[in-house]
Amino acid sequence: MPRKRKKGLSDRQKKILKVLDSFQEQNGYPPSIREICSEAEISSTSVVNYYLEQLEEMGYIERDRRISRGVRLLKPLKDASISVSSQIKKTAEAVSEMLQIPVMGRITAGELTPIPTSDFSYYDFESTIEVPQSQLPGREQGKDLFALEVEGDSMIDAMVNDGDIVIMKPASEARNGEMVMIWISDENETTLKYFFRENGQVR
Amino acid sequence: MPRKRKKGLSDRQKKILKVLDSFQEQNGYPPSIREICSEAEISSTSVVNYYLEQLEEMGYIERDRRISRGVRLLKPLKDASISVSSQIKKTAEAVSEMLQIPVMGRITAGELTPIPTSDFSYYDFESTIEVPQSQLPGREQGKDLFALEVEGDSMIDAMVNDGDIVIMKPASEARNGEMVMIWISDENETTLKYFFRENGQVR
DNA sequence: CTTGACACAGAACGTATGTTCGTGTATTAT
DNA sequence: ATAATACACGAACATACGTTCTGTGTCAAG
Repeated sequence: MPRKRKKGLSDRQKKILKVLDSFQEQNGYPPSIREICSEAEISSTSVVNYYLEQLEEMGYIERDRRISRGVRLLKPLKDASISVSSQIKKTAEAVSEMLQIPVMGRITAGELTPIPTSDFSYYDFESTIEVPQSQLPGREQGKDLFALEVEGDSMIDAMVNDGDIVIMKPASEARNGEMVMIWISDENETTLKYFFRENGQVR
Repeated sequence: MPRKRKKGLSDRQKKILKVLDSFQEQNGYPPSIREICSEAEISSTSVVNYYLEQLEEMGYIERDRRISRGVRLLKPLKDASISVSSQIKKTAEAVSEMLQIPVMGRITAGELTPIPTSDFSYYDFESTIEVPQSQLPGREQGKDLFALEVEGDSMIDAMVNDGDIVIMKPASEARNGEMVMIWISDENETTLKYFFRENGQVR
């Protein structure tokens, strides 16, 4: 018989925590008590509930009673490094392929660019364009990126032409400019540079 | 061929996606259909189900039927991007501080750029310049990077001026160009773009 | 005007799920 | 031994939840 431990968690407590973590990771939503039963090889729901109360008491989890699957992990597990690295790996894989960027609208040469407001919806776009992650600068993971289609030529020093897609990232710092990536439609090449907006003028 | 477009989403579709996203972010588990109802200001569960089926059809979400809260976003938008980028950013900060880059020489406006040979020595430089890793594109870990000081103005579309430091990375792939990073000396800002060398000409 | 597709609402129904209670079995302290 | 305690099981129960069916109003095509 396994001896009692004064410190640390019992085997079943650890197992339940592990199940909570992996289940959430795999399915995107927390497990039900009965699913914890089968995953943790416990035959009774009351036992799981019994341990969930303990874990909640200890501050490992948080529960929304009476709500289906209302369990969430508060502290990272012992093998947190594993789950974290898997997450990074997972997202790295996802990002390294094609990146979908919403096309927010169009800009015409000389016209001032319609900058999306801070509360703009991530779903409020007309269409999307897919760009391989390898063509974007490493830091841009797709967050806040949006695209605009250019109408009319000779916009900025003749680098951008009609029909080109401009992928931009709104500047969040004091930096008075937006980093933009220009997708030259007919040559399938990209250019990256900063824009500076000054009184509607583009520099 | 990174060009593929989709149709836009209706207001309620967008709203439901937003609700799914924010609810998961806030509570740690997906919302029930009835919770989506109140969050999205829809009065009937069947309507929510109606749209969930559409969103599933379009590939925005994935559902585990007959399972409570069995909904998950497939294309992580706001959340995933932010958390991931913050994590990557965090680790990037931890790993890298200032990066020392050798200044190999000077280039004058209009002159053809002295490209270092493949066997050039890493110690054959005049001085070094320190650049925070955070300003470099993520992939460039400093390996093979070198810098050149610009003499004379109006080199490339007036983006590079006298005294600027150009940090470059020799291209290793079939890509006929070098990715360069321009360090604007007086404004302490950086620009990133591709150069294309054709018969000694810079484009 | 009809027809039908579409967006929407509300209620009914069956299942999934959390909770609770009664019971049983070790281990430990009294 | 007896009580106390921690752990474990399963059934019963109330409800949270997804599904489905009926009905309503709109709008454009026939």
